[in-house]
Amino acid sequence: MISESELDIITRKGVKEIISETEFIEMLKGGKPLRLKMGFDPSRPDIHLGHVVGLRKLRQLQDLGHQVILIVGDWTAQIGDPSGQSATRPMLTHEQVVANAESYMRQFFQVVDQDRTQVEWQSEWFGKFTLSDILGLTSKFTVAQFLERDDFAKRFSEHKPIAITELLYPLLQAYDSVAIESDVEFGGTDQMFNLLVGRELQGMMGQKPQQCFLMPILVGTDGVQKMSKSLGNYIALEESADDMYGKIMSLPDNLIVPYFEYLTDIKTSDLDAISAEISEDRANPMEFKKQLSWDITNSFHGRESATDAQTRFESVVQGRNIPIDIPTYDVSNLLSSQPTPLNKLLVETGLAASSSEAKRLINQQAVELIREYEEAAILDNNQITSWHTGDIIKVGKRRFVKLV
RNA sequence: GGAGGGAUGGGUGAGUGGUUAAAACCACCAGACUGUAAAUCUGGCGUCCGGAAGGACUUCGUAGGUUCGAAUCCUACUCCCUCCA
Repeated sequence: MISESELDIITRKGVKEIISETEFIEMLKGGKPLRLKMGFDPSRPDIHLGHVVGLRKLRQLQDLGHQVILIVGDWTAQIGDPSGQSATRPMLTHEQVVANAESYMRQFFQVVDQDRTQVEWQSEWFGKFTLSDILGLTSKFTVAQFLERDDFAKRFSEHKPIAITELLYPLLQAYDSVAIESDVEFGGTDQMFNLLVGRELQGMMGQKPQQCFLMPILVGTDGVQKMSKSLGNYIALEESADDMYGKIMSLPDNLIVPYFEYLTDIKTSDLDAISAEISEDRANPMEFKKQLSWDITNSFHGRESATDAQTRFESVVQGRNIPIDIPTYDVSNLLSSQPTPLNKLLVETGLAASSSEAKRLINQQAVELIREYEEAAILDNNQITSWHTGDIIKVGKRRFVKLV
């Protein structure tokens, strides 16, 4: 039997909307294991924190005995998600799809319990689809219904193109629900339309309509737009502990509370306390952010790595110390030949992408030489005709290379 | 079937013969300030040579052409979009 507090966490924390909430709660209380549907697009195998919000939900429900059905969207991937004007995607070969799916699942099961997950490929049912199946499916809905979707409505009114295959996308996704007889489907709020079509289609085909579980959209590191790979404002699951910790630290303050809510197991009372302290200006938000960074890093990399990451962050970033393990560059072949100009050296060591860029950095006084027993010196183009092994060149705040 | 619009640097998008390596904005990089927060300010943002001044080269869908000179004009081609029917 599910307790009230568990129920509260499941239906409130990191949840935007449940359709229908009362039915969903009834089903949970019913005690029968539910089939939880989650689909993914194998053309984008990388999981970032934005996806984790939903994965954590799946996990919470699994821990209560429910079953996850993970759908590999090998057909819908060829259409491309209509949200955003993503250009036509290159068709992936079967091998690529398989490789991507494997990579996806490796990350997926860091959060979701593999033992309570069943993996299904769309091609299992769509592979056998015939034209009459497709006609049967398409005849169940009207164009007007689909133009209700705000993304389509917007593009239609702006005379922007809508590909016919894009209209098919929600249908295929909906049919997945029928194929696996899902009880609940999960997605971000931007998926609402697709999930609702599934609910409707199931009803038409004599199944119990699925519940739609909508998660909030996580804002990315820029603090404005939704976290997504194409916008480059994401924190990937497979990032190193240091990067993960550092990226979370660089989030705008107003994301501290939502990140705690969506991505950690923090208690509601603690969350309220943090929220109050920040809004009343009673504490330095940085301290909470450190806790947040540690918590999240811990959940993917473990205690030790999280603590190490924190220590390094405090030393390197806050203390402006030089990191211990920095990349090295073997300079022996340079020393013997002509003196290498500084800009060339920056390119050689990978600190700059081109010598033009290197010169810009030098002109902007972003390049520093750190040598033992000497004061760090900012370099200009005339300097450093000679260097020693053991010298460290620093570009910007956090790029270092040691000459060996 | 008919009419029209478009393809410009990572993105949006100006530019319709020379003053355009190409406006503006966003993103990005660096500096200042800081809590690697936000906000703000400053500088930068094709490549190569040069300490610099400066110079050279490549770039505006593809291929040709006109011209002293083309992102801008002409021709062909490719791709995309909208409207009317």
